Formats: sequence, C-alpha cells, structure tokens
Amino acid sequence: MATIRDVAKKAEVSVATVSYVVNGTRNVAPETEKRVRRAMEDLEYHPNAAAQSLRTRSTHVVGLVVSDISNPFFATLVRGAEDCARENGYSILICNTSEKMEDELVYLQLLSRRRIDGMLLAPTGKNDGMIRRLIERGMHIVFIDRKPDSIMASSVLSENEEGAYQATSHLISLGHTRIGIVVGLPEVSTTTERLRGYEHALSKSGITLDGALVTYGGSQIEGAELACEELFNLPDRPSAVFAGNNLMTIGVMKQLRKLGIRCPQDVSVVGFDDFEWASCFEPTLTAVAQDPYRIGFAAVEQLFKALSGERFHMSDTRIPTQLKVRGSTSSVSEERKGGDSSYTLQA
Amino acid sequence: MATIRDVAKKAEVSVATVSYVVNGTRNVAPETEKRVRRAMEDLEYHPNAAAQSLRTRSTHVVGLVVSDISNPFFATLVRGAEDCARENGYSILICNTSEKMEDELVYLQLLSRRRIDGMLLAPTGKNDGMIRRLIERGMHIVFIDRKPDSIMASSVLSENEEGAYQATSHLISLGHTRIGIVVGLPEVSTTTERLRGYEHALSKSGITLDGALVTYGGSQIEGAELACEELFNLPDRPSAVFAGNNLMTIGVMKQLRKLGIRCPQDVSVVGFDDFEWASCFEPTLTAVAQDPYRIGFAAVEQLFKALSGERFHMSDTRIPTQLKVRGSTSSVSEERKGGDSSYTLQA
DNA sequence: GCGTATAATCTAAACGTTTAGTCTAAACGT
DNA sequence: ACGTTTAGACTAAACGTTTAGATTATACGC
Repeated sequence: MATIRDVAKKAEVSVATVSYVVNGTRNVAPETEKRVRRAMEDLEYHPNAAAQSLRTRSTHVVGLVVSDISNPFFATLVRGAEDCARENGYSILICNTSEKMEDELVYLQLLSRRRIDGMLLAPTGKNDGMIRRLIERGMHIVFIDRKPDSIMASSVLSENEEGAYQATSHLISLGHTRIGIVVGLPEVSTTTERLRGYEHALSKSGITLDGALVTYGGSQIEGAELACEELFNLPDRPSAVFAGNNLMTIGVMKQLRKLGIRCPQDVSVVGFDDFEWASCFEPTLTAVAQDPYRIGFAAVEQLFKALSGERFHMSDTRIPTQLKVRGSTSSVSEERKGGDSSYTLQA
Repeated sequence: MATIRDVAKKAEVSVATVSYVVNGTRNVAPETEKRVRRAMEDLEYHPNAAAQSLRTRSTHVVGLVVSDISNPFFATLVRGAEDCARENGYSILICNTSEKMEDELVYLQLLSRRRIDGMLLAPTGKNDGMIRRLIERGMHIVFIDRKPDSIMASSVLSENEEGAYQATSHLISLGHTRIGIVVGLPEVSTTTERLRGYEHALSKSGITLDGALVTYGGSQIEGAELACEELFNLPDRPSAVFAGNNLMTIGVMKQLRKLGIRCPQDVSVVGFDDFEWASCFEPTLTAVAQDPYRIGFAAVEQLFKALSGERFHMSDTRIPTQLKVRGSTSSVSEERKGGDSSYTLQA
C-alpha cells in the first residue's frame, strides 16, 4: 500500500508538499498540485488514518454505546447518528452492552484506547463512577435515550414523562381507572420518567395508585409477558395496560393472546414507541411515538458543538413524542365500534 | 493522557518492558510485572490504539457496509456480527449506503484509509470494479445478504431461492394460481434468487409465468405500495401476493388496507422475512423467516478465518430459511375458517 | 572454574503522518 | 539598485507504539 513518501517521490516533491495538497493546509503551485494529484491517483494512495490520528490526536470516530442495536429504536437512532456523523466526516463505532455493566465497562475502556473523539452513550446506570472519571479526563459524552442523574453532561432524550402522561390520560379519558403499566429496568431514567408521567396522570384525575398495577418487564419481550401475566392474575384485573417500550408492547400482546384476552374489546393497550406496521395490522396500535432518528442526529450535533470547543455549553435536549391514537384502545364497558378513528396528539 | 513512557518511568523500567507486560509477548519477572501493572493502574494507562495500529499494521476493526442499519434485518445482522467481533477483540464500524453507489464508493475509500482488517459488505451491485480492485490489493471481504456474481469472494447468504420456492409452493398448494410478487432492486442477487425460486415453483406446477404479476418495489415500503397497487389494477387480479422483504411486506399490507382488500379473505399474503410480532397481530403473517443474526455472526467468523491466513479458503455459506405458516394465507375460494393452525416448514 | 545456555531487561529503529521553522527565488516599492 | 515581502517548497522533529537485536546477570553442566 502506497505511503505519502511514495507519492512524494513519484511527484518529485517533498512529503510535506503532498500533505499540503491532501489537506489543503498551505498554498501549493497549481502545476505541482496537478503532479501530486496525478501521483496519488496512479498509486491509489489513501492516507493512513492511524498515522494521521497519531499525529493529530483526533480519530474522527465517535463511539456509540447502546444496549442492543437490534432493537429497532436504537437501530434507527444509530442511523440518525451515522447520517450526521458522516456529513461531518466522522465514522461510528458501535457497542452493545446488553444492559450489562461489565460489558459497558469493557467498552468504555476500549473506546478510551481507540482515542475516539467523543461518544454517545445510553448508560446502563451502573458505571457512573467510571463515566464521571472519563469526563474528567476530557472525554466528550452525550447521553442518549436516558441519563444518569448523578452526572452533569449533555443529553438528548425523549419527552418521557409528558409522553407517558398523555398515554395514561388518554386511557383515563376513555373511562379506564384500573390501568396496569409494564415498565423496564428500575435503574434507567426512561423507566422512572415514564412511571412519573403515569403517576402524574392518575393523581391528576384523582385515581389512587395501586402498586400492584406497576410491574417490571425488564425492557424485554419475555419479561413483559410475565409482567402481563402477573397483572391478569390480580383479583381485579386492569381494563387497560400501558407498555413501557416497543419490545414490552409485543410481550404484552403475546401474553394477552395466550390468555385469550381480546384487545381492545376486553382490554385496551397503549405502547411507548410506535411501529411502521402499526397502522396495518389488527389491533392497530395506539402508541406514543418517539423519534429515534432525530435523537441520534441531534446527539451527534450536540457532540460536535462540544468538540468545536463552543464554550462548554451543556444542554439537555428533549425530543417531543406523539400520541398516535389507533384501534388498540377503546372506551371501557363499550364494545369496539369499528371504523378507523385514528388521530394524533402532539406532545 | 498517559503514554507508555510515563508508565515506564513510574515503574522504573524501559518502555519495552511495559509493552511486554501489556501484550504478554515476552517473559518479565513477576516482581517487575507487578510494578508495571501498578503504574498502569495509577496512571489509568490505556494504550494508544492508533500508535499500535501504525506499528503493527492491524486495526482490529472490521467495516460493515449495509444499505440501511435501521432496517431490522440488517440491525440484527449487525448485532450478530458485533457479538462475534467482540468475542475476538474486534470492533465494528458501520456504514449506510442507502443503496446508492456514490455513497458506497465513498465508504469503500474511507475504509481503505482506516486500514480496517476486513469488511462485511452487502453490495449495491454498482461498484464491482472498485471492489475487485480492493480485493486484489489484499482487502479481505465477505459478502453478506447478497453478492455480485462477477466477483469471487466468500459470502454468507440466505437460502433465497429455496425460501421463495417454498413460499410460492405453499400458495400453490392452497390453490392459488395467480400469484403476484413484489421484489426489490433488480441489480441485487437477493432479488434474482427469490424471483428464481418463485418461477421455479410456478413452472414445477405447470403454471405459466405472467410477467404482469412480477413487480418491483425497490425494497422500500412506498415502492411496494405502488407495486401492489399496480397488481390490483390488473384486469384479473392475483389471489395471492408474495412480498420480497420485510419493508415491502408492510407496503403491501398498507396498500391492501387502503384498497379495502381483506387478508386473508380476499387475498393471501406471504412475506420474505419474519417479524417478532407476527404471531400476535392480525392477520398473523405467513413468512419466510431468515436468520440475520446468524448471517452476521457467520460472516465475521468467515472473515477471521481468512485473516488468520487459513489457506485462502473461499466459502459460500447459505443460512437456511424457515417458512412460518400463519394466518395471512388461506385456501383460495374458501372463507377463512379461523383458529390457529400455524406450523413451520424448514428449508 | 569455565564455557554455555537461559532469563530479564534495554536500546533504538521503525510505522506514516503533520507542521513549525527554514530556505530560495521571484516580485515589489522606492 | 537594494532591502522587504511573499509564494512555494523543503527539512526534520514529533506523535506512541512494537520488536529485533544487544546486553547483562544468573544458572547449569561437567
């Protein structure tokens, strides 16, 4: 593979000159430039990024740490991040923690070695110490989707509380009073925020919170199935269920089907996270839509702002959610009336 | 940030010795090792990966080029790839081509500069020249999901033809003879292979191929909606539709709903690619399940085999598909009988 | 006690860039 | 004609590792 020295020799100039034309960092005579470019073409020269990084102490790489990239929410978020990164000449290194603190730790160290210019992090919530030290050592971090409340740093998150509030209020407005909720992992902020929105909506309507209706599904399908089973083993069952994320919505629906409980005739369901297909399969799902693409994109923008030294401006960005009312929720005690009365409510 | 020199000084040894304990490349006295490790801890030393790469000419990074990581198929594939990569101390750099040849080209060059150790590539099919040159220059490439037929290199793909054959045969066995198909981009191998399976199944049953029933949806939802509309504008409509990938299945379903055509009562639908939720929303979807996780995982394994110099063993791996028969397909002319008669047929 | 093998450590040259600092020669102002 | 500026090009020192080869000390066989 050709080096800058080879190009220099072929173009009969010094390596410095080649570097200048590659980076446009100094004037070089049009004639010389032509010769250099010609040589680069001929030799199929590609600057060695490792050498550049070593010299310039900048890798043009940003790390992206999420729990599981196969979760469509994160997948889309990553896409948004990648699009923004690419526009600015950056690449993205992905890391899946599976919500495990050890894995997260290993990745944080790995990213340190790689001298990435910054990172987007959806923290498991169990490595705050290490994260804080990283930040102190100068690592630029933007939290995405969730954030540790003990650390001051930029973040880009959904309007979780407001979204959950709207979802719950929607159910209440349909006459539901026993509303079960299946939330994710207790240590992540999305869980607590969504729970808060739920509680807020209840209390606003004077409904007293029944602890038995709050269940934990671990953010996974299987966990949500169990949580849902739990809800319907209660002496007085809920007439509606609020599922805390996309996977748990599927878990809930699976369990309902298993139990022979019809939605929305027997129970209303609203999920956090929308789906592409939600409008063409039955029951069409009422959901709080997030905008993961925008979260990813905005987070990288935020990161670049920090990198460009724009006077350490910490910012917490909240991306709005949208309640999409579809067919999986219906008036309590009324039968489903059919017909498509979908509508959308903006947060 | 601490360098190896700092560690050496603190531990009162030479930099070489530090390197030896970091990499375990030579014996060092237990006493010395302890001192060195201590120093590393104290200084929070993380070896500079750029310097290592420069020196060793190996980055421990593999590039992953797909059309769109927000497509759940690729997202899961990436997860499989990442899991295997990580097990072996490698990281993954992601690139989204959006099926555009220019973007693909830019990424191929970028990955060259980054001196990645190898790459997984789902080619757009329009840069074969560049790809061939890369391989000649020593780049290790494993094709995933699809492959250019003009290039000899390892690949890990689904059993596309067989899967499509089974899907089509299933429809035929239900009495369908006018079977529409919505396939993706003509230049990618998945399209041609799935089309071949479809044609094969038809001809085997003595059904003559009607060109009007073969439509192109560009692998996207919107494209498939149009393609589906086209199918149902035909003088004699199909009684079944085979959708060529996950997004196009959604497009088809959206269009059917728009046209007021019921599935499976009016038309049967089978999709290529399964969904997590397919068994709990109506119509429960009959689909050819692929195993993207396994594709990604196997592709990285294959790549490592090549990297470890295991006598350039080119291999084309095919990952089996599974036909999951559910509720979206039914006997022609018969009304849907209800009840869950799901079953699975292995390829 | 002597040559030799072995273990532990060190020295210094790469790896491929960028960039501050020099140098040269031409252009310019007066 | 002569200092001064300027454009264009060059030299060489970093950046932080790895690793072949040299060096030293210790153990071993006889």
